[in-house]
Amino acid sequence: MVRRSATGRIGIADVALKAGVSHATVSRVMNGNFTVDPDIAARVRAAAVELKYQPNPVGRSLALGKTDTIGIVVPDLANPTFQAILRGLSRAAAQDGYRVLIADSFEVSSEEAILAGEARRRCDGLVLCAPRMSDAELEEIAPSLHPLVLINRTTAAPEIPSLVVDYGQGVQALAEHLVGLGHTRLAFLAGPAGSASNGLRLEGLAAFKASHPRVDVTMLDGGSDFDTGHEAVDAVLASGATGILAFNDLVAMGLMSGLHERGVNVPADISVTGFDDIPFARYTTPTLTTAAVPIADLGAQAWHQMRALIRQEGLETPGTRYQPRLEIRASSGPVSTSTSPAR
Amino acid sequence: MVRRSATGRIGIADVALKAGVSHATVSRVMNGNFTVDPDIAARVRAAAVELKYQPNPVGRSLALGKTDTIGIVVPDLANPTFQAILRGLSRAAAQDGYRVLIADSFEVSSEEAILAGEARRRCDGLVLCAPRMSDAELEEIAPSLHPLVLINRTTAAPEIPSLVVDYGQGVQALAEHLVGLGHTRLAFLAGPAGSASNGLRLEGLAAFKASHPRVDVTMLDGGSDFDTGHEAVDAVLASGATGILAFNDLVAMGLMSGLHERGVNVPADISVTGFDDIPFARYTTPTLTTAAVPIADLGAQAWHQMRALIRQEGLETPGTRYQPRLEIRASSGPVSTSTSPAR
DNA sequence: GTGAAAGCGCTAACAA
DNA sequence: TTGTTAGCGCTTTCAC
Repeated sequence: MVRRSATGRIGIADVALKAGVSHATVSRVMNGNFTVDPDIAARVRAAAVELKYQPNPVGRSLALGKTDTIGIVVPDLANPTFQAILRGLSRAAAQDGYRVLIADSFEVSSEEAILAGEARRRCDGLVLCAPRMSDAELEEIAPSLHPLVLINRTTAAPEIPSLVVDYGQGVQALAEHLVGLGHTRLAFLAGPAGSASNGLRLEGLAAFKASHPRVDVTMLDGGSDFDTGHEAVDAVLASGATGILAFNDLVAMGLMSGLHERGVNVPADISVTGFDDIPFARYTTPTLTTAAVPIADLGAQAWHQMRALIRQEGLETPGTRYQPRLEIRASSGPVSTSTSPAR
Repeated sequence: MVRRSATGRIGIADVALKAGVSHATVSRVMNGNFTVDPDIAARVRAAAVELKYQPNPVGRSLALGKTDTIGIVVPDLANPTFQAILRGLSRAAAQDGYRVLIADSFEVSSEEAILAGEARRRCDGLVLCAPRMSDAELEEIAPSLHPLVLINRTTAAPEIPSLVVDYGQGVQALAEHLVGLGHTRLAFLAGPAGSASNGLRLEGLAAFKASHPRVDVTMLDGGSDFDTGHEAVDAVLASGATGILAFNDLVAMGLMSGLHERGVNVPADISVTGFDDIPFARYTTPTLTTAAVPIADLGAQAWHQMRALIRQEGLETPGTRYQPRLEIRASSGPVSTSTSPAR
């Protein structure tokens, strides 16, 4: 029988025994240390293959002080935005031999800090998407989370890389687009209260209002998913707005679906815009006008920043601001001159 | 200065020193061992809090032989199906204090086995979604992956739980539905060649054909994403079929989008069905008729099976077969009697 | 009830 | 070039 170690799995000791060398030599061979005699190295390798030996990563991690794993905290794995970030991160990290541990906070903001700490301890670094966490709390836990990369958040600490999408600029561009089509009554279907990215959108909208005093912008409560949009139909119609800026593509899709059920034509009666440009946005009917965020890049960038931190290189650039690109499709059109849906 | 350990982080030794006790006692307190004198326990806890001590999970893992982490291998994190499984798994596992490590094989089937082994070694168990891996290879590596839960695959080994969706039954139900609407010329827009779930669909289709000799079923090559569907428009039109069974919802959406561009009306001219019932399926225009797979349940079930394996309980049930439920929406309708799109 | 010591599987400094 | 030894941070016997 070959199984020797307590765990029942093949360990370095088994290989050492079989090859007639010490653990240390096996370790050297497994790590490509060339100071080992070629013959012995070959013998060790043969033994390893025969026993199907694979080094235990936990033992390695303890000895090396690194896990080759990074963590990511997301508020909602059902959201295509975070799925895309996760995917981009995972792909880029995998290229450098790192794996990704996920922690879904399920939109429970009170859990985010604990979850982040937990995940961080098991990993070499953490990518944090915590839109609801208060600035104070973020500021407090950030140092203990280093290496840390922030998504859509910033802190006072300049050494923490932070990738933020310029939602304010994006929403302004969308509003300008609608105004260019003749709309003078807009409505913003807001995201979750307290969400950082919603805050950025509000700032953008404030700037927009300041420069367009004659345009009416109604604020409507909302959320971040399909249902939010679907349930907002009444409020949207009651607002009398002809151009609706939805918090994101999901909300826009829910809204369009609800409007369709009411017989309201998009964009003939009401124009709708989304945000993010999720893959589905180009397949809705009508196709969705939105602000495109290069979201897979964002995940990859998060890894590159993280890698720089882990390797203790100088930061490539401490903060990156992504400018959304206006993606004009079929859900927005000229304001209707004939039938106004509500007035 | 409190930092003592080599890694620079607060370790159990720091707390022991501060509380004036041994490492062992600190460990006992941290693990809720009640054989510790209450006064000493309190002193230890105070020291831990003051030093913000958090046990190092890697050290724990090595000592305990478990990581409280499970791995999941998915072929494509961009696919909503796997996203949903991941989410269900993550949520259920989190409830029991387990985390999830992801390994995306990016549809490179040759990587799946290595990736699976890698992931398994870092975790206490593995959930494997490897639709392309050959049966032989799966059979070969399965034992070394235990505890292992298979998704949409089975092995000869009865002790390996396997959650499989009955795609065959689902596709038959969809075909029956179309026939019930008067369609006699169907086409199946297949999934990736060699995909296990595609094989199940083909089996179902074969059974369907056997019982409906008068119905014509054209087989078309395909894939699993939007673009596949979009690019299949020509082939679909050329087939002369009036009822199209798309491999999944994504393909169906791509196809509907392509048909729309060609001025082909769904379902007036051609009926289209998908598979999976991803969240977006009810928001397409027209809404998509599909076979609903309780996919979040699948993730949760995968965890429950895994937990039973890890705890060495008897299996709840070694294999679970999910029966898709026909979800009739607006993309399928009576066969058109007037204008046939191609003939 | 508590501490000393061994051990989880590995790497690396140090000796030989 | 190789083996011995000492950790990495923790849990857990085993004495006291």
